[in-house]
Amino acid sequence: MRHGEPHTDCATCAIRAESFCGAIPLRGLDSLARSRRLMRFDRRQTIVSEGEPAVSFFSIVSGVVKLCRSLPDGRTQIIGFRFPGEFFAVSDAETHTTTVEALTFVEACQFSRSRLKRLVQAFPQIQARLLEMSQRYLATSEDQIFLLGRKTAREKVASFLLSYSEKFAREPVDKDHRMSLPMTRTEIADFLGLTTETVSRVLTGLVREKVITVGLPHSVRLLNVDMLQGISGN
Amino acid sequence: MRHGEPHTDCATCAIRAESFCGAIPLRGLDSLARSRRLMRFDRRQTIVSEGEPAVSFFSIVSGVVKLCRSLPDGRTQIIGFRFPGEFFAVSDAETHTTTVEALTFVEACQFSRSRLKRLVQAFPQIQARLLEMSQRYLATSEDQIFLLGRKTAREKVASFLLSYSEKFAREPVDKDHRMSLPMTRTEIADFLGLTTETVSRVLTGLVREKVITVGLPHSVRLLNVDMLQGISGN
DNA sequence: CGTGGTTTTGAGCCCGTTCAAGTATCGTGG
DNA sequence: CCACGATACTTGAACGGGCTCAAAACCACG
Repeated sequence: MRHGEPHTDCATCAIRAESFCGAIPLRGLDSLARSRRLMRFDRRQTIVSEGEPAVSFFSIVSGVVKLCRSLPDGRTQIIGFRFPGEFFAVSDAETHTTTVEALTFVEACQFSRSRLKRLVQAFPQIQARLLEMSQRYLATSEDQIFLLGRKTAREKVASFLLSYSEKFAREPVDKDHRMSLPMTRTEIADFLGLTTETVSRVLTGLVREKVITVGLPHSVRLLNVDMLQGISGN
Repeated sequence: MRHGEPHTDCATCAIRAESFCGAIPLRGLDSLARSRRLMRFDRRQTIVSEGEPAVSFFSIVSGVVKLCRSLPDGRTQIIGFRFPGEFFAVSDAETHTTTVEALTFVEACQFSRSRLKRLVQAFPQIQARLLEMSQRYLATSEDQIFLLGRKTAREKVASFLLSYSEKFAREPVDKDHRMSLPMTRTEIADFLGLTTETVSRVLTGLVREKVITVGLPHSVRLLNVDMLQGISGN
């Protein structure tokens, strides 16, 4: 999952265009590079914890993270995932409202609140970009709310596979809809409001119906996207 | 539900402070007033429809609206509510992703995309405010995702009553936690991912346990907030 | 005082959960 | 490279929370 060598230079950063910092003009790249701190996290590592004082903002360079919330009794819900170019922990609330954990090896640029604020003052175009990206996250959350409130287990799993494959449609060798999911069955379940067992049963059902195939660790291939679309209920 | 006479003047607008336009300095109020169009909607009236071209942005002056999404087979999910001072339909997507309907008589300022854009250019502070409000909506959506994915019917209803009562804690005569819900049982169900019958059963259960009382049309009084908090699972 | 919509209540069912056991996979150290 | 233990995944059987379907009660409005 490592995307080449770590980027130490904003000017050559592969995902700058998609990321919030793409709004910064070339002359600002030095200032950007000095504001950020490139952090690395291993799979499973917690990046921020729900309830702890919120002092930083993160923008993902490579890898995938999950945002989640849980109750003392152990019930956990994954609120969403964030992919390269996306950010998390913006809210200017006192404390973080979600726990963020790395699903893969993750490189992320960390900005302290104050440095981010200064950066925004220097390059106000950033704000429009942050707003636009927030709106996109909001739209994604709305989809998820519909899915959680009104879809069946089958529809949930189908929707999940489709939306995940769209995320990776631009990846090199994935035109045959082969993809490797960075999340476990439990994580898929916690994202879809189901149990591991149900996710597993639905997946084997889809395999039996020849809609997908499931390979070794977490590799899934969509054999019949149209059918999956039908099942997903969209 | 009408909050006095309709506001024709931004300078005396009661909710300007909370709303996005509170970020505009006094000298900009004329410009603001000229950009907006004050619209009125009756209960049940559709303000924007999912799928139709998105050309406007709305900021609520008085009343409550629901944002919802539905499937051709009739399944409906209410994504959220918007209250006075809040906005909806910002996303710069081509088409609206949700249908917005008035739950009460609603007064809202309508801005065309282009006029809003010009306003933002003239008063860039607006953007910070829009971003901050979007973050708040995002946090609310996250709560809702947790609720839909992991809470029981009882917990959902209790959470709903509590969060609604907080929205109205500042209202004049509501220190005894009496409130009148502007939504029907069906709307509560569509918000919580339940059926009307289940909502009704849970409510009568809570009445039996003397946690709440339910009055005539949609008036509810919270008798034991602590107990409700316990039931809500937070 | 009827008519239509909303809310409540009841009875039975089903989807997804729970609990339990079995199998595959992975990381680790010998 | 293999043996081992831990973790992840699958499969089965039984349960139950919330749904469906149906009917009654309540209310608002003419």
